[in-house]
Amino acid sequence: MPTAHTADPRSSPRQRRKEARPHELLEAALTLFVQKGFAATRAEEVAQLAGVSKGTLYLYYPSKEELLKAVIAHYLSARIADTAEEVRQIQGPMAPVLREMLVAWWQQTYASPASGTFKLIIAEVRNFPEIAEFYVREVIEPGHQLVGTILRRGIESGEFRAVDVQSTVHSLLLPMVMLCTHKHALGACTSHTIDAMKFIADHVELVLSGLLHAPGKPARRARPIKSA
Amino acid sequence: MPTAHTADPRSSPRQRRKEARPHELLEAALTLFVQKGFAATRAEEVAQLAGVSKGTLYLYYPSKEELLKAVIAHYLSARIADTAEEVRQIQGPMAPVLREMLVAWWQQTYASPASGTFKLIIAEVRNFPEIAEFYVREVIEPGHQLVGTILRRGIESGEFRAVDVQSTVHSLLLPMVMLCTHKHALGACTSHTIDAMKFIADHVELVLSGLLHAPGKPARRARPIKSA
DNA sequence: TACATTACTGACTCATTAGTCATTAAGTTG
DNA sequence: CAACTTAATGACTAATGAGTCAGTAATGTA
Repeated sequence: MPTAHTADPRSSPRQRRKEARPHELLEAALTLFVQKGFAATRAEEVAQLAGVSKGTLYLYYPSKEELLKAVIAHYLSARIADTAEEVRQIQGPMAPVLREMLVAWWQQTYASPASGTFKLIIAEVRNFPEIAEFYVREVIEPGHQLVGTILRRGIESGEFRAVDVQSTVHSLLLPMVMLCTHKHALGACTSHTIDAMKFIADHVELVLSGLLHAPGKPARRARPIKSA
Repeated sequence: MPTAHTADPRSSPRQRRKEARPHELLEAALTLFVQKGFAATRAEEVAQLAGVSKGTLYLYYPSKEELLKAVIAHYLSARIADTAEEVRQIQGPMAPVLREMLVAWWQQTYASPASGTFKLIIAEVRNFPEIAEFYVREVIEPGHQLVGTILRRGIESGEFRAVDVQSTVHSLLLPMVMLCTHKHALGACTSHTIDAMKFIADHVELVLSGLLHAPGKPARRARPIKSA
């Protein structure tokens, strides 16, 4: 949680920190937009949480709506594209790729403030259609492409059964997105908690059990590399 | 979609319809709250969509917040409890129960306006904590209980592998909830569509593949009833 | 038709909040 | 230590929207 100007060089009032302001404002805005929703968050609250006055906010962002767009753009710029290249390099079975890379990606996302963007987008896309385009282009399509490629390679090599790729991508990713959303919705205000790490591990294992050929009938094999 | 007072006996203005108003207002409120969010929806819009004036809205609901609570309570009152009893009656393997009853429940929910309540709750719980309690007690707990029981019976009879019940319940339900949410978020404003029916069928089948014992090693069998 | 009841209306009030801008002071330069 | 530049401020304006209530008309009754 951003505790505003408690420690560090933000202690005395009326400091001039042109470089740091934009990011601090984005962080505060993300926190509040995710928590209360865009319409219910007052511009002054955002400024206050960032440790500046309302006037300063409008010095850096021309309107509340532009601030929202900047928040989304900033927290989604963490790119998926590089991971795609990484995956292309990998030899051998795809099961460990799902177990390790996909789960690692999710853990990182879940732990970071960026996990809130899912709830934010769900709540606000219908009011700001530009966000929809951006999100589909920058997140959904690359993400599906990436996981889809992993699955297709596994199917081609005979490691996985010939399931529907599109559906299976959803089976893998939707629970991950849902957990990020839950963290900032019910999870943030009830004792009804989910052990997220355990669930995702179990979930990926369950999907893999459905994906891998039954032990008795190995079909045609992938390259003979030791599997975990 | 509630097209307000186009057809039916709502055509002429200033009709006195004490009985019908509350439900029409709830329907309009659900539509708009789900679409735009609670804070961004004006009370007068709700009234207009329901074909009445703002004053009439306040005649039936004392405040916008009470209207929200009434919407949630109304659209969640469709009970899960009866289904639980139904399931208890059933003999034989549990796989068809998941394939048929669970999928049927979801299809019904997804098609109905009640599908919007998930998005609404996600967006608003943190602002209205009472909603959280209500939702956990009325929906989450009974729902998990129900699906958990099905899984436990399957595991006990040897039909399913001894997976973690809690995690598996989530693996089954979270994608369903996510699709309902998607329908009212990105799904409502992009060409990026998901074939929901096909996905859910595929998903349940995939989870079942991971859940059932591999064909080669049947472990101990359930009652010998034909399986689909 | 006259009268009574009450569902319904919409102009009003008042609190709230997005966005502005004249003023203030932090930092910088010679 | 002036003199200057500009980051930061907060009181202000203008607009919006929740909630009210005095009045209107639909319906029922004699």
